[in-house]
Amino acid sequence: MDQQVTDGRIRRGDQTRRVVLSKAVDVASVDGLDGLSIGRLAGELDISKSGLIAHFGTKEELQLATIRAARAIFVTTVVAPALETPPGSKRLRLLLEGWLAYSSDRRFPGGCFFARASHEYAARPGPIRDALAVIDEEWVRLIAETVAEAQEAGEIDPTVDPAQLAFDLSAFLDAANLRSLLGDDSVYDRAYRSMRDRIAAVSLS
Amino acid sequence: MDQQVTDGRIRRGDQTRRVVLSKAVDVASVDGLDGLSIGRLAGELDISKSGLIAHFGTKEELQLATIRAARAIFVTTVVAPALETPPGSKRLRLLLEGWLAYSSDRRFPGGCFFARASHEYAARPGPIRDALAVIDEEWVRLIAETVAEAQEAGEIDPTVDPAQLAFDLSAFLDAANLRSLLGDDSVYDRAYRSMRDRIAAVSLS
DNA sequence: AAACAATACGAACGATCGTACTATTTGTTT
DNA sequence: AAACAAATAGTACGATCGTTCGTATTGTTT
Repeated sequence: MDQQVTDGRIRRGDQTRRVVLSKAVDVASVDGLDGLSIGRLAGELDISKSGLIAHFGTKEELQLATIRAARAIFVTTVVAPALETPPGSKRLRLLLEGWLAYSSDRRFPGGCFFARASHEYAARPGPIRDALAVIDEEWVRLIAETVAEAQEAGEIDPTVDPAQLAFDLSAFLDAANLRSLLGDDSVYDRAYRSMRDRIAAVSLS
Repeated sequence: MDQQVTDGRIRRGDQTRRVVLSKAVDVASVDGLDGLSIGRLAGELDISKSGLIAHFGTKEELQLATIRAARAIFVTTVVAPALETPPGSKRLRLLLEGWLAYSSDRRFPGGCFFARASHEYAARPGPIRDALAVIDEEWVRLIAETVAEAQEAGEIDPTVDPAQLAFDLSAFLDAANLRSLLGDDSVYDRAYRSMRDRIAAVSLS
């Protein structure tokens, strides 16, 4: 029963998986999910290629596991803190500012993991693209729902289309992430200003 | 003198370069500049690896030439048609709508070449990233300058920061490009609406 | 026709890729 | 202590990578 928890063999395996995936998300955020070579990963972690891939089966399974690991980090870093605040415009603000920090603080060394990976696989059908499309859709929908909650709280003009506003706001975030990586140091201020003005224009209170 | 123009040997080489780069931009827009393997390219074009790479020297030179070729296509497809209209808000509209068509018509099979390539190399220092950063900066600046011209023409509120507006507009474009590739069919309408509303809010006439 | 120049080809190089298979080590159960 | 199970390692495979070298082909010049 609870041997699942205490079995040292499985614990050892779980620990290895965590270490591998922790390195994998960092590598992939810079060099992409294709740049995730098994040999390189094994070399950097000083473990054997065969021992590493045995945890995942195939490279594609490793890539999918890396996406899931990145999603968990994103939820912990950006989503969960915002959800601690009750629904409304304050939660919306926390969500957006949390994302800007997640990008500018380089939680992943290559900036937003999903911006990197989504562009890499957007035009390549398959399970990896599908997984990334779902996560992107989840993210935009979370913003839209948070907008809708702020409308219900009477803080945002109820005639505004939440999906449209969510599109704009997420677009500002992604643009800041990319252009920051390309060397534009002022772009996070730009994005913050655009978000603030865009929200202020539809705010009631 | 004009043997440069008529020399059949050089013309043959130029033709080969054009064929190679025409295929290279398409391949790279889907599989990235890293996915541009010399062997694959040679195989698809039915020429020899050695004959192909002889035109460029190294793979990195091939990648840089591919970026230049994509830039030329972009200028022809998006920029040049807009520049046929005199400066002002109409030119701005043509520029933005031209970009949306460039993306939605899949001028490159993988959507916007530069969105794909920029995200691929944004976190990887070197000449490729530098070239892409310059092109991105040129594009955003072109939008900003066009905005400024519309201000001088009295069509847009002169108190608006052109760079800030250009940031917003380019962000809408990039978001539409990515999410369209990820399967969202409504996103070009979304982007068009956001651009129209954003511009309308600062328009004078 | 002969000499020359540019392009294209074919073969091979060392390196790395993902994967499969067989030990070996580590931890648990009886 | 013996039997078992899971994780890890070692080795090798065919394929592909970018690059180099020598040669053949194609076009121009004299």
